Amino acid sequence: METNLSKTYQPKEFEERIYENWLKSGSFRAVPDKAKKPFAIVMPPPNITGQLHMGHALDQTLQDVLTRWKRMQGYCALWLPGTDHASIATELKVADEILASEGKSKDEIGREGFLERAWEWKRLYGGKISLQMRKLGNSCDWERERFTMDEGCNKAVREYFVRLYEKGLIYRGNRLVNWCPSCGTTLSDIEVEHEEKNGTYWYFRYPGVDGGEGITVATSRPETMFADVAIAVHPDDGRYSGMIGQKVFIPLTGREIPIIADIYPDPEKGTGAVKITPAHDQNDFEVGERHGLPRPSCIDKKAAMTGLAGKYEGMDRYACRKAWVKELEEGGYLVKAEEKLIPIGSCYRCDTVIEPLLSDQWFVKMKDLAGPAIQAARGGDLRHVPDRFEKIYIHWLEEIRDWCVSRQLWWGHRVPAYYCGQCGEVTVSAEAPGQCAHCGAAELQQDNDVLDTWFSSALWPFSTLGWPEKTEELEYFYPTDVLVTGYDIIFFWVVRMVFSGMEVMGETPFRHVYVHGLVRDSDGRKMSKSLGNGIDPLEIIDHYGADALRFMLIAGTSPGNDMRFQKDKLEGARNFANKLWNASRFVIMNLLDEDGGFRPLADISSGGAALKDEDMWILAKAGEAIDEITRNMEKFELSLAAQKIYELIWSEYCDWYIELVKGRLYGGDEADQAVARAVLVKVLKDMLKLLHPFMPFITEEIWSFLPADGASAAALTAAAAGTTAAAGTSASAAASGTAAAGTAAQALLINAAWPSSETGAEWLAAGARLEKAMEAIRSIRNLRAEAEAAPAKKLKAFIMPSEGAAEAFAREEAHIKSLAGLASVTYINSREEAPADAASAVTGSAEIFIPLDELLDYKAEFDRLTKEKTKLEGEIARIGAKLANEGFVKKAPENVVEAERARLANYEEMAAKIGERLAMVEKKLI
RNA sequence: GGGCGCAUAGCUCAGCUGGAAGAGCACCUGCCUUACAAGCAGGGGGUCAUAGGUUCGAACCCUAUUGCGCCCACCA
Repeated sequence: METNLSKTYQPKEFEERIYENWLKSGSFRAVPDKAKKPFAIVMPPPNITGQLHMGHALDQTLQDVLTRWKRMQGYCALWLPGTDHASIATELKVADEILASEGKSKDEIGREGFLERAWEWKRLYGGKISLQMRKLGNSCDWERERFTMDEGCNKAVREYFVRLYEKGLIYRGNRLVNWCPSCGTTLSDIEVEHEEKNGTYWYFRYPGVDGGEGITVATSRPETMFADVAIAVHPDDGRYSGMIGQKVFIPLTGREIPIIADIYPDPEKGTGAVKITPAHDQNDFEVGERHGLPRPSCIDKKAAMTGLAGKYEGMDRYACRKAWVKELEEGGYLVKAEEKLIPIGSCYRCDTVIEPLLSDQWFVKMKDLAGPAIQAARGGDLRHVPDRFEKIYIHWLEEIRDWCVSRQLWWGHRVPAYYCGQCGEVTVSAEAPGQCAHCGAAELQQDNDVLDTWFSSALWPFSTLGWPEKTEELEYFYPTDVLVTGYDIIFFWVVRMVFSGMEVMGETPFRHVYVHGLVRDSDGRKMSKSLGNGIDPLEIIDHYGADALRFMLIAGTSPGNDMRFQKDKLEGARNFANKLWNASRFVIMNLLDEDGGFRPLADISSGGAALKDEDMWILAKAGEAIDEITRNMEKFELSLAAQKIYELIWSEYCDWYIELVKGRLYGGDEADQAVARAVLVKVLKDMLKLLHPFMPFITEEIWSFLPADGASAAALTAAAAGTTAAAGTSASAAASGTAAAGTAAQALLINAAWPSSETGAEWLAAGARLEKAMEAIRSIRNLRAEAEAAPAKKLKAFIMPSEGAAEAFAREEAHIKSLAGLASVTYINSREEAPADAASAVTGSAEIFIPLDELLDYKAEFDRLTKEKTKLEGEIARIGAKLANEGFVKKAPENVVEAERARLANYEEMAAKIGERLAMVEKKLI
């Protein structure tokens, strides 16, 4: 029979086509619609520096799941995509590329030329990334795709900068900054990576100017001695109290520096005396500020020594260190050297050791901005999932220092500050000013620096919606609902978006921050280029399909925790897709008649057709799943939701319902077949809806082969004909929009309504009956499998239902026969009616006997029963003890106590029955 | 120096509001049963890191301890 679905799941055959259809249908488009509630996510824009990696796949899958779910729930769901210019990272890449292809340095090619090349890079890689995102199935509104350096973002950046400047929240200052000598730019504090490395502390004696012994200090950076301006000791340190105010020589230089008192030195550490080098150390800078000390530099921007270092001028800092230490040692100034761990800060991009340097830079004053951002989290306007990240977020904001935002780079948003050639004053303006705001001169030179990448990313949730214009989009979608991102960029990005959003919009940019972990390799190592252990999501999609990758990334994980990428898990997800695929093939096969039209479906809406027990059972199971999954989604428990849909599809629908219903489909009367088909389709459709956010491609593909809801039988047949015809040309009718005119064409699943649960009054009772039969089926299967020579043949069974279970067993006879592989079932009322020699099993609602000649010997039977009994007795003892505990009976909730009592009674009854059987079997053995 | 996470079956991990320890893979036993061997049926396997505590009841809450990992921090 032609089903139009290929025999195995082949995602390559349809993923691309399905995506095209979504695009064509405009389903991703989100236009403000007053009739709907808004739901918005802005995508963390991937850097244009390279390819999509597994972290993006996880990040974006989470967002797509949420977006698709909300869209199905009827929200006007916007997922706004984009890419990030990644100032420093891209600049390094482009410079490398230019060097490799033309052998020219950045400086040789010049700012203009360089920017041209960078834009070229952006076009190439930005486009590539956008294409890669489509492979994942991202349902983002491509018409709103943005780039952090596009016209709109640039305008927002200039506007924001000016506003902060005018409020005094941005200032230019000569401060100590983190300088990367290799990248040739400043870095913000969080762009410096701290690490402890083995190193040396040298103790040097600074001789007294008065000819005295002087003072000994320890340092890990002797090369900075040339820029020392004082020696500091603690005012309460008795050892040095007499020396305060005296002068010492910087060894071998002839330069005199004073010994000063300051609270900074810790008498417990080193010698208690510290050399003060304001231009090369943050603490020293502060000491210097307190005492009005000068700030000479002995190291320049290339990390080479300055003229202050005398004969070492021009020498690299480390070469100088080596030579200088040797010279000091020879001069007798080295007191001792100590091997210790030394904290080292290095550039997060190139790993070069950072040099703290004194420099004129632009800073964002953080204290005033941090306040509202902290308040947003404390007050509950901003919620972290999982909430432990809130503490981290708040703590960081509380400790925040001013943010150095100017970078000595070309690729980025140029600082909107203009310097006057006449008076030297600065004019800060969103548009290039015609004249100096101070003296009116026309000779203005724009600041050469660009802004930290994150300065523009910080505006992303509103700059992409049109800010600073008051657009309809901004009005409708802001604040957005969820920001999904990895914990590694909370400080870089999330925090900055929040304080920026609070500042210009007066409201937090999103209600929730969903924080996920890293995707590691199968050994738990971070995926990285240098290790070469990265896994390319596109290759995975190529082999296993996007749905399998997506499911694998979501299922079996917990929010905020890292996960490992494992082939096994991926195959599991692929197998799940295959399972669904084949179950759907089965359903569709049974739907179609010889001509490829749909057979009629019964009306099973409440009170409609006569549902069988298994129908009501699966409908109730599906309803339960719908409720639970919806609740899980609302709480961002996507992994639990995925796990539940997996179970519903595989364990309940496939393993049980399909098997239970087969008899009716192949035999049975027309009307009942139509009922069975209707339930199969109804539940399958609900399952496809539930799974769609997670596995959008396969669900959409299968959906296109199913009849539309509420279509009449005649229309269905016609629609099916259309489907078949279209499918023959490799595009399903509904999806391609070419359904025959006048038919009930199936609308796309992406726009289908999220299912709601239904309940029938009868369903629970029907379910309970069926569960009894299922228990019996499992027991019989177990008897068969445990038998020595496990026969394949059909067995005869005698079933003695417990009190009140007779009706259920009578109704389920056919099911028991077929699913347990029985030749016959005989219902009996007493044990005497059972065959004398039989293997037996006891369930909660029946005793089951299989004639022994059919199955096994008494020894095996004895062992099996003994095992069962032991197990039961253990449980009985446990529950008995619990119920004997007065506290439990008195304090535990009634329903819990009741449940335990019922369970105990049940187990005791079963144990008694097994005991009797055991006694009989034992006699036979002797 | 602070802070956080993790520790559950051989492996990788779930475990929601405290109320009979779960999944996938691996393993063992049968099955090519007319949707599916990317499968079906059955089975074995856990002192929930350790020690206390709270509770009628703890994998879950509290306190210590151990091991692993991460983040933050201006300790010469």
